[in-house]
Amino acid sequence: MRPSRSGTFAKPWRSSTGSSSRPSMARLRDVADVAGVSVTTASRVLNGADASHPVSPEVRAAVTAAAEQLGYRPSATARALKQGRSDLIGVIVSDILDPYFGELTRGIEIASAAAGFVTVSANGNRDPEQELTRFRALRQHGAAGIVFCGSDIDGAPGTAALAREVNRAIREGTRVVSLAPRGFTSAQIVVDNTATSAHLTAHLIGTGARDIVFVGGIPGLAAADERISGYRSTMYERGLKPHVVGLDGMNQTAGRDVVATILAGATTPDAFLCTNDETAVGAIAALWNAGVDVPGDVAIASIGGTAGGRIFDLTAVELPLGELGRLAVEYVADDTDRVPDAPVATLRIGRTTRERTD
Amino acid sequence: MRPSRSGTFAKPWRSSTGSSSRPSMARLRDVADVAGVSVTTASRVLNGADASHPVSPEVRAAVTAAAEQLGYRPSATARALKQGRSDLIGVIVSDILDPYFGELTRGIEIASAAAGFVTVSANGNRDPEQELTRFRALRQHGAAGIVFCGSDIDGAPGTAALAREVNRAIREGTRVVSLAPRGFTSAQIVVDNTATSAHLTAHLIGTGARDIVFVGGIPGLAAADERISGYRSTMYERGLKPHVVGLDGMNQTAGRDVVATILAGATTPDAFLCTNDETAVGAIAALWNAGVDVPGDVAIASIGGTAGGRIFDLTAVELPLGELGRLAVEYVADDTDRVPDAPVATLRIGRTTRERTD
DNA sequence: TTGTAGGCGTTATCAG
DNA sequence: CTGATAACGCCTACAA
Repeated sequence: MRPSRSGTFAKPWRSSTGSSSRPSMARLRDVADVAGVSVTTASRVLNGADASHPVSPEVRAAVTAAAEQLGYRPSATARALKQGRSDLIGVIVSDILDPYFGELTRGIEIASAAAGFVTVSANGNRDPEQELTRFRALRQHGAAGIVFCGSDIDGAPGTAALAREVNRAIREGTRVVSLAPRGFTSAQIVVDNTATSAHLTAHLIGTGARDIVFVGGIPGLAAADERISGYRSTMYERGLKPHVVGLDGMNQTAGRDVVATILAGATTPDAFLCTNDETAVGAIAALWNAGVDVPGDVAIASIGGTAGGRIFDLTAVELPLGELGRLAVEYVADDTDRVPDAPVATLRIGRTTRERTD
Repeated sequence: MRPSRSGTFAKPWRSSTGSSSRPSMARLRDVADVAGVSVTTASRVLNGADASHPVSPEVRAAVTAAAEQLGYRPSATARALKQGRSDLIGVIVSDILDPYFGELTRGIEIASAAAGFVTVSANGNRDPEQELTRFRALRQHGAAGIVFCGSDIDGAPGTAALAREVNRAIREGTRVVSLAPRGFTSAQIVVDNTATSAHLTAHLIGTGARDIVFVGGIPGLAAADERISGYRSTMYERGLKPHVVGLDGMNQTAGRDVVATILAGATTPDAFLCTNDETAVGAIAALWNAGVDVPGDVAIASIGGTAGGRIFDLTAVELPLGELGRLAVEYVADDTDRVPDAPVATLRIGRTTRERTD
């Protein structure tokens, strides 16, 4: 430990003389000066282990004390610039109001924290142009990985441009993974929506339902289209006529409005099969407002797995959301290109459907 | 425009020879080289207007073309390091599953985008230590501003440490604002929870309710405590006995569980006054599951303003969430220390309460 | 109208 | 065991 430099020379260009100026963030250099060591040494102490460059206990203590005293926080910006990537994992969600994405994000967060990353999420708002803006920002900030949580809308203005940008980013080394079907070349960890939906449709038929209406979706949204497809083919297989309604959204409002409209009509179906928990809750709201008995008059089921569905004791195929998030981080953190297999969904029987009668 | 440098010298230290190496992100220097100009000129063109340093149309076109061709994306990291702050506005939410925070975040996002910022949110999970981690990360990444969306829990382990860190950050120049009561020295833009709750309580009494149960909260959570306080004092003023239950959460599960317990008891109250929309939806789920008529048997109201409440046509004090978010950005973007006034809440009468009988 | 050079805070490479 | 020094990619006085 060499003798401390004089205070005057410690921060030559910082106005330590200007009495009323507010203190700015302490830099590594400030810590080094206070501790009376070089920035190199300070860096080594504060970075933790560096086997090839041991530091004496006294110096270590001095640096630690100085850092503590100054409230030193390393600049993630400088570190990211130097190392070519930051400690951020970015999540692009399709709808910040839908807890489905919240559950995925929580899974990502937990795994991220364990791996030393910080998760930040940005709202794509189901708009390719906003997704592109957010994706760019995350990438430009050197995110170690970027996770897309929902699918894209085929043919929507901006979808192609987003795909080009993402593909380019991937070529240039950014780790990108999607937890829903997407039209770009990223890794994808996706539960089989078609099979899942077919399974749930079969279950409803098994409970005696025949007139099953599929609720919700957005034309071109891959995940939604796949669910409709699974429903349709199962209905046809059983000789039943599929009926899809409410293709104007994946949220509670979409579900409520279309179910309310149907309830105002002449006949009520046996069951509503909702594309996700949000539309299902919307459907429940419509039924509740109309005083319709569930599952006496009509059954409801959905494809989801959020807490909101369980609150209403909804019969639902529950997707393993937390696990999907964990796998996304596993892919990002792993430097190989092995893509983890998607976990499987499970059927949870609630009180919104009848017992099986067979 | 000077003659192009030879390709060999353009990227001396980059292995343009290694045929199989993947292309990395283009830098400003690469653009300049391709366009045959200096980085300064390239910077000027790509940064947009700089009146004192005009650029000739040909050079401008060459640079633009080069940037386009290379897919150039400026490094936000380098820019942030140079300029001392980034274009990020960080939002710390208390519960990523609660759309209340989603609505606030959307307000922030919209205003941010208009002001040229990018909004990223991080989940504090109602845990001061996680909030601290997220806050530090955002700050270290040079966030232009950090917005807290929910209150802190007085006395919880970590709350004091968070406050110290936030206060220090503020002293050191970080713009911090809270949209809920907090125990640190940041700007706060907060709707009057006490008055709001008192107003709603009075409304319920006006509809004829006498046995009004307040549902939900977390002891020490300022916003929740204030709502309880407004309820309590109004009840006392009218000679009624307050009854607060479910102080173990602000989410749907908390609301559902406590209401289910009450419904299992001997008597049913006249009304449930829920601390937020989430507990109200939980209460509705419990009532729905139990087949209780609303508002025939019991009324429900809440303090919120999310879409979820409107779906169920809930009587609620609606907080101006989007507007609060907008004001937060206004504060962050403004370099003065003027704190915008909080907007007022409005009462929305839905079908979950009876008509006024007076 | 365009270019040169220095530095933002950190880490890595090389000397001592 | 410890230090000086050179980048990382960008912006911006200051030249020319």
